[in-house]
Amino acid sequence: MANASSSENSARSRSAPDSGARKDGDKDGTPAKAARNGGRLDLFKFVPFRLNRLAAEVSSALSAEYQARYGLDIPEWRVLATLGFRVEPCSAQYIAHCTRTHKSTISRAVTTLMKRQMIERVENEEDRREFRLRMTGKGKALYEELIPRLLRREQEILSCLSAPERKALAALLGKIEASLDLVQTSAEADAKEAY
Amino acid sequence: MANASSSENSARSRSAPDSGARKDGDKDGTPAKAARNGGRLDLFKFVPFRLNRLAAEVSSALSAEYQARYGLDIPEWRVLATLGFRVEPCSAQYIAHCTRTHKSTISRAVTTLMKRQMIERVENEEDRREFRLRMTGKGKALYEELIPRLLRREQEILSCLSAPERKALAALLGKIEASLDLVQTSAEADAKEAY
DNA sequence: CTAAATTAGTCGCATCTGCAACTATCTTAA
DNA sequence: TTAAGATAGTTGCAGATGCGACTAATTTAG
Repeated sequence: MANASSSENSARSRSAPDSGARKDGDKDGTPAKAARNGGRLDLFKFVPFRLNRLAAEVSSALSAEYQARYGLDIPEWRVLATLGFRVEPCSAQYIAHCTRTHKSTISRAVTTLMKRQMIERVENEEDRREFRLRMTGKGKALYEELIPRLLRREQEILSCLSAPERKALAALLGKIEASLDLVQTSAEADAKEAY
Repeated sequence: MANASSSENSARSRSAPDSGARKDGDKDGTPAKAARNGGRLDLFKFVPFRLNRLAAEVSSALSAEYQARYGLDIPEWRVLATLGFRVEPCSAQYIAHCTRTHKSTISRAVTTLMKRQMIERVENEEDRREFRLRMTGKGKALYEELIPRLLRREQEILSCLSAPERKALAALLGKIEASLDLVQTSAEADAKEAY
């Protein structure tokens, strides 16, 4: 996976009349503009594509930890992450909402995690439609073991950036998230659920 | 800038047994560190999660253009984008490689696009295993119509950033891509194939 | 109080996509 | 030359996931 077969590749004489384009002086100019190139579009400079590819790559780098090692998939990991960060047990709906994952996906993750006895659910007396979810001891143990590994991976991935750069990245992501209404801060999330 | 999601956080009036967590003074600090919170992890500050969510959101914003409007899915769009940017026809393998998409996915996209007569393929005399792909007139027309829409969308999404910020974002993404060996610039791509 | 609208959660269905096997072709080495 | 190993592309299969319908419970309107 993603080993990037750097090797080989056609040593075949190719024409390549050299797309006269590109190289219009921007080595790195502001996106959108850089991506355009005389009516064409350079995927490698197109931010949506770059985000997709980067996210996929980073995910796959992390999955080695939670998937191969602990048999968790992304939705399951999100459930644990949410339960682990919050102190109070919370509903599946809440997890779906704040991780922006479809409720059916969360539902299935919850089912799996319950079967594996990583989490348990208790009826909510006040509203018998929903259940409060919380990690079991076993789940917590896994969580505690997993977190440092994931953070280490994140560190590795970001190790190519200086501290100020990492900070800048966080700020930029934050801005875009905000403008897309993705800001689902812990505080807001609580406000939504806290009584 | 710096406003980032300066808001919220820890304004939680929740029980929060608070595990005596050391508040390491980060209000926005460098990721990885910010994401940790005394043994816990705040998903909303965890870069891999943020990238995933952001990429998904951006993709879905763009899909309104190529999917709803032109009936293209992401792999199909990637094929067109690659063919449209390059001048010379290229192989499916090449597209798969430089967009980092699985070859079976590209194969299916190619099949679909051929059925819709957006692209066509010609045998390669030098190597009869592969085919050269290129857009048809119809495909080019669609491409020409689609590109400006997508670039406009990208602009909209990035409109929350100033020009220098956009530039900074591009640079940061570039650094991470480079460290993950994701740098597949057009130049390199050409180099790989040309001869 | 009753009925309509809303919400939590589950599940069947369809789609998407990675994997791996398979064919055909090309390359390398004996 | 021939055989083993790579490579391009296709396809069956299975897992993952979004959608929408469904049940059960709650809230709101009349």
